[in-house]
Amino acid sequence: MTKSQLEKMMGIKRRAISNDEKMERRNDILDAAAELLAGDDYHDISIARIARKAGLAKGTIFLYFKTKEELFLQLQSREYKSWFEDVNKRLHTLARQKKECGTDDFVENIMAAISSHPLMTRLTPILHIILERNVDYKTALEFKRFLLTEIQATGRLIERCLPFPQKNDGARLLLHLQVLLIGLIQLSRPSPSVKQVIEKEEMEVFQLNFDEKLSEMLVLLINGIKTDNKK
Amino acid sequence: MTKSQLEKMMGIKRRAISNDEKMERRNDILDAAAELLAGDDYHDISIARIARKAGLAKGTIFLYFKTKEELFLQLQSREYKSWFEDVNKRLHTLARQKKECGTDDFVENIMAAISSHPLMTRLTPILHIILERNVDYKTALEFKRFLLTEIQATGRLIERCLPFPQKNDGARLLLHLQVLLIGLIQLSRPSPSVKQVIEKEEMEVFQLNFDEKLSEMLVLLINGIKTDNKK
Amino acid sequence: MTKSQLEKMMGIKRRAISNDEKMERRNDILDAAAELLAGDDYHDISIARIARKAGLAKGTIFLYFKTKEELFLQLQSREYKSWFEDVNKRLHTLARQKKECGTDDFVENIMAAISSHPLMTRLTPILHIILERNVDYKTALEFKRFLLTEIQATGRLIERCLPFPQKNDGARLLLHLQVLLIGLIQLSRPSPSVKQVIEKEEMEVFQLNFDEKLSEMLVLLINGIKTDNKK
Amino acid sequence: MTKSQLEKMMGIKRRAISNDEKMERRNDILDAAAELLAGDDYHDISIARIARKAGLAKGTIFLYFKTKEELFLQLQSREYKSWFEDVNKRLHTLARQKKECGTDDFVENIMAAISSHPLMTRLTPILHIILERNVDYKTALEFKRFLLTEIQATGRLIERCLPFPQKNDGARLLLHLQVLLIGLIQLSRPSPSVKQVIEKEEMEVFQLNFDEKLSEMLVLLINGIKTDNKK
DNA sequence: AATGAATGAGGATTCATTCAT
DNA sequence: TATGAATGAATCCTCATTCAT
Repeated sequence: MTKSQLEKMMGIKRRAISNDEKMERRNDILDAAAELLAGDDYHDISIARIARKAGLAKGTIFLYFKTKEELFLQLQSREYKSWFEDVNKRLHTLARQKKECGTDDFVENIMAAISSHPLMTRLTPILHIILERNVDYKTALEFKRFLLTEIQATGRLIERCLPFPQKNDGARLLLHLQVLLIGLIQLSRPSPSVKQVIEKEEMEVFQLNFDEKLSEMLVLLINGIKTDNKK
Repeated sequence: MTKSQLEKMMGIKRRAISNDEKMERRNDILDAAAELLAGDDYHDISIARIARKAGLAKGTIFLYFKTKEELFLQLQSREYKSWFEDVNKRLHTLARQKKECGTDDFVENIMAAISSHPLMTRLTPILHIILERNVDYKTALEFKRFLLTEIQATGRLIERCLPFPQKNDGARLLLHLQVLLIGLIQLSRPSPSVKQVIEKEEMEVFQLNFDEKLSEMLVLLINGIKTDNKK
Repeated sequence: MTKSQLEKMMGIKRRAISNDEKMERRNDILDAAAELLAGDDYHDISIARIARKAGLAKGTIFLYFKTKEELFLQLQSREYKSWFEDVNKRLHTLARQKKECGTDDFVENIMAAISSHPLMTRLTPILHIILERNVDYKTALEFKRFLLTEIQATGRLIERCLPFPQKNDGARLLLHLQVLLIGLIQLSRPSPSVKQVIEKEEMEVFQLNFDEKLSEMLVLLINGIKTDNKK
Repeated sequence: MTKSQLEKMMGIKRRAISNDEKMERRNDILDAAAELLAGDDYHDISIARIARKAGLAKGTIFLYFKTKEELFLQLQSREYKSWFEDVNKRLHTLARQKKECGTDDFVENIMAAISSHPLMTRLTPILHIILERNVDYKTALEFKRFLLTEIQATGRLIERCLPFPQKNDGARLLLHLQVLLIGLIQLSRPSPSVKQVIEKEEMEVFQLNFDEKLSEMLVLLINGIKTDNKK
């Protein structure tokens, strides 16, 4: 239960005057959306539900986010930020341990970071297809700039960790990771009726375990990049 | 222009009595949907438009497809069938030329098959997230069975062509391809506002060319699989 | 209570298949709107209320009228048609009685026609300012064409009745009438708070009786036109 | 640019303490509304825009005007005041020149006064239908009292100018003028789609030139009143 | 088999107004 | 007096789907 929900229950109602308070409220809204997203699909979450959960009026939501899509894009942004921090921390730790880390170590850590950010898994498959569609230039610019910075910073850390001889191979790997994420999440989260189908024995091929498959493909790609560059 | 469109124009109206006639009408509908999909996004195509284009009444569409999603799933199915045929033909040709084909040859042919099936590019990113969501068990079963057969058959052809020592590496590669397709199509088709953003110089990283990137990643994966297996 | 309301109550539900049935349903909807308009202002009447009163679903309304404004424009159109018929009948009667009718006779009949069409009084003041605003070219064209025909026909009848020497003075008078209607209806239907104010003795000037004032001004205009033309 | 806009730009912010300062601020707000009204329709002007243009906060507007409608009613009031002053000045001038002015002279001067008060043209058609609707008793009373005074004063001037034998014929003419204004402004400002329609040749009847038509009808009414009274 | 009339759930968004600060 | 954060009512219209004919 969030702070504002408690406040709501206790009949307290405060105005977010200072910038800090506003950021707090903004985060309350994102928290409410995140909670709902854990249980429901994007399409089943209305602004009304988010407002109710956040203890605010519907209109108030639109003071903080211009559109529903922008709201979820900002949620994605927040989640990305946390994920990149997590990854960076892990890469630093790895770097401290040995000069050059093994592919397996690296992949394992990436996987762990993903596992501790389940929201990413919910948002990534709709990021390009939905969220980025109803968002204005300014918001899109800000989002992409943020992503760019993170990708470059983390990319460099990766390059320090993995023996990628070419410049930008770190950022390149992160893009590849994004591709894999989008595709694999979709394939590994079948709809109920499809799920029932692929649970049949002969359909084993389609029973795709997200973690396993992502690890596998990541390893392949990393090895591929190494091989590729050694040519 | 389809047969039923012509009929419509000529004021002829026929009932599809025999099974052949029904399949023909079914295909007319899929043709209409395909034509519309070439120009518009899935969400901008209403059943009403499809019906109009096919020269039929709205209700008639639902005699052939239980839901809008099923309609497009069947379109995807038809497109897949054609694509697999294309790929198989190409792999046979490759196999006839040399005993073992090079990775580049293989990738080039896959890319060519994809290029000549633009509908796949439109449907694949929504397949799991939309189409498979509103479809009943029977339809899902049929679709997945069909896919299974194709994947296995083509998978075996791939194994004959590429030096994959392990069983099912062919099917495995096809699944990987699906993952790449979903992710890459989304990344390479930005919304207008995002497009404007990533056209800036510093955003070059996000300017992702679908063909290039798919080839690149496919090569990496294939090399990866080879390396992986040689262990 | 309309036919469809009765049907609704009796659990009967019929589809409007033939054109006649469709026109009937269309009229049912207009009837419902008319009934509501008798008691409430345009802005207080939602499509939902009209649908409820007509015993139909909200969506059904939009099968018959593209927008709320178009619906009320068509209601205005129907009311105009009836009004013009009424006026024409009266002018014919007048013409049969004497060769040339007096201004008073004429005005009296116009007033009577207006009195028996209270809906006109409700719709005319919002016709140009609201109804014609959210209506497409085709609808606007049809409406204006209809009006043109009526105005010309009735205009000619007026010219036969009143000693207007110049051509088109009949149609001219009808336009003047429209101007007076719009202005006078507004002035004679004050809002509650204004009403309270102008009921004070010294505010007598503002207590404007619609019928009296319209007659008065019409007479002035007719006399004016006569004088004007005799110059 | 108003004073408070300048202040805003210069980062100055002052409280309106004295009554004069308050009136000044009130006028700044009306100025802002007037500026916006020159370009946009009433419905497209939000309180937020007025506040922004006036360099004030939204809430501040409501310190000076209880409702949006009252704000525009007060604007109308201010505009009326200026218009009546203008008319009075003109009538005095006319009276000085000759003992009795001709109808044409009179009408010409009225028209000139209207032309130099374009805001009146924007506000008059919504005065009764919108502005007076959401205004309390006190405001309505004050507004009507003001109008009464002006109408009576100017009415008397008119009677001195035009040969109207009956008492109050001046005020009567002013009321008539109001009627004509409301009706004619609406008829002469068609919506875009209607405009397109009536630009067709056969629709000439509907192409109503405001100035011409108002002059014409005013002349008719004045002549009518003269004739009427001479009876 | 074909039609197309009828359904009705579904949902974001605006904006005048209030009121805590 | 001034602010601007918060409110929440208010509502049109779309469109997949059903079903009477």
